[in-house]
Amino acid sequence: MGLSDRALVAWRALLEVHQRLTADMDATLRAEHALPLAWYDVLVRLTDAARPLRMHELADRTLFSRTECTRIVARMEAAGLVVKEKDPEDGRGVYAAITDEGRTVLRTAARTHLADIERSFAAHLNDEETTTIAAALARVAAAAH
Amino acid sequence: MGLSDRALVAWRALLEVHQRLTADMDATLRAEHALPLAWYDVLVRLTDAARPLRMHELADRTLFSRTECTRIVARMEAAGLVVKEKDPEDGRGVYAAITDEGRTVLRTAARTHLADIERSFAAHLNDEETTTIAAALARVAAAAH
DNA sequence: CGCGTATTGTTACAATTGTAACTATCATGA
DNA sequence: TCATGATAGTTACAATTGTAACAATACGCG
Repeated sequence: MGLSDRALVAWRALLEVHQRLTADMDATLRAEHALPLAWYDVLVRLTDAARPLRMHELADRTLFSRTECTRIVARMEAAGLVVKEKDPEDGRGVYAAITDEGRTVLRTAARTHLADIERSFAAHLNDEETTTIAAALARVAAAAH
Repeated sequence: MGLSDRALVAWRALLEVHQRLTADMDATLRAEHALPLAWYDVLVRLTDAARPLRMHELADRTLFSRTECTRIVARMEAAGLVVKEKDPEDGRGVYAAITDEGRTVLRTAARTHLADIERSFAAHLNDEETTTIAAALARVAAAAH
């Protein structure tokens, strides 16, 4: 059961796509909204959750470690996009909550970023390819836990 | 011409697959061969080229900047995996050449790494999915230049 | 030729990151 | 209750990285 050449091509293409597109998207978000892609992701997760999230929940839902979450949230708080709140029921716990400004920034930045994803990624795929990639990569990701 | 939900799912799955798999593969190569994934990639490119490569060629063929190539090659030279050679025809130019030890390390590490790609990635895809992903992502990557 | 410009690769410095400790709090069970 | 261990989040320190400037060489046009 060796690794096929085609599978290796697929893997290398994935690496290249990731590298180039995330670099471009991060640069665009920073240039147009002073918003690193990592911050955008945090805002999306907090909005999706529709409630403040504990730091470890945020770490689980993003691709960041707890240490990274501590640092990202600290900087985002300094920028006014989120606030930290102590959990009244667990003295160790800290919540990160999106602010009104965070919501405003996300709403604006999302237009840019979703357009980026469309232009750089989705526009080059037909419906069948999109469906296949979504299903197949979700399976790979699920197996990686 | 909005971004479809499925395309967004595909993009997020790609991000997650990349993050989890590269982290795992890098850890495995370091643990078993004391070889960072970045070094592995350099060795592969030099072997594929079948000749020494100028630093800027190496940067073009990998996903690293010139500055990163300078640093990676310096460390790999200290580890004995490559050597740097001045270009006799261009006083500015420097070649990176793989050493015998580099070839030996690559041959050994490749077994580990290709098995990793098979187990973590390829094993979860059928032939049709693999073909689709390879073709589609290659197209996306090509458009990103 | 000779001057200005472009390219190559490196490096200084600041900023960022990873790793491993560390503090504080909670949960469990004798 | 109180010892023991687990969990949450943070932080110190070292290592890594990005950015912009740098030296050296090549190129191109008058």
